[in-house]
Amino acid sequence: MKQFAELFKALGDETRLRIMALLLDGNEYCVCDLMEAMELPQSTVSRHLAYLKNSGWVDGRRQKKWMYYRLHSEKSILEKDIIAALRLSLPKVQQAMDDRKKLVQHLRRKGAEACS
Amino acid sequence: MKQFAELFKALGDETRLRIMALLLDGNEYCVCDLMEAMELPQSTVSRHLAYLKNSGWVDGRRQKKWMYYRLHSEKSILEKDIIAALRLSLPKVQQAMDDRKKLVQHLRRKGAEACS
DNA sequence: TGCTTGTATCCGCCTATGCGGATAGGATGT
DNA sequence: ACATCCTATCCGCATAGGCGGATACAAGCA
Repeated sequence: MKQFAELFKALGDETRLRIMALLLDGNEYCVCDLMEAMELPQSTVSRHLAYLKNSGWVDGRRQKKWMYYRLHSEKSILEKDIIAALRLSLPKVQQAMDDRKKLVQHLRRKGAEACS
Repeated sequence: MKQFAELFKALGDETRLRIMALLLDGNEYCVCDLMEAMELPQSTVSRHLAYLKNSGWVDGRRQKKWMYYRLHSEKSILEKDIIAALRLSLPKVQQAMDDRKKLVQHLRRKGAEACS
């Protein structure tokens, strides 16, 4: 029961919900991508990612200089159900749509720079 | 988005999850029933019920001396999905089963007294 | 009007947690 | 080794929120 409460507590913060909304597409993103999209300081994003990781929602993988985060794949039934629920509701939220748009724009810029 | 976070925050506490687990059967219970089942002081149960009510999970109705609480019926899609998820997972938790058992025993005692 | 019962709120105390700048750590390339 | 980039953690500060005994409020009954 305590563990279930921890799961919900992790989602009980606006910043973390915004991160989850971005990761719901199944892709992995590094801290710098997310901080650009959300327009938040690096320490804030990193701290919330650590919280999400500790509570089991998110998984991190290091590649070169970057830490890539994505949804944790081995989930309990409750976690799967909640993820499914979030997928249905979060993307409709204005804030989530704004973040998504800024994320895409940032990735585009990044891609263009790599080609120059 | 902030509102969604509030929903999850309300579930991010063990005591409130235990209350939700008891209310998931669709019945309504008064504070004294719940405090007997959960073996917690009255102020604690009442405070958490107020929290759940403010966040929209629960509804209260006064009848005579008692305040009866039950799941709030007019729910958003996200809320309905989460309730459905809780119904699938919470009843399997040991703590929830213990609380349920004590609740039933308490109600039985209460009923017996009324007949004497 | 008291008395009892059920509930809500107040109180002081303590822990958890949010913030964001500053700093430390780790990886990479020269 | 040094500089650079990305990330994690530390720091002080502020607020939220948990606890449970004590108290106030509300309803019903004698």
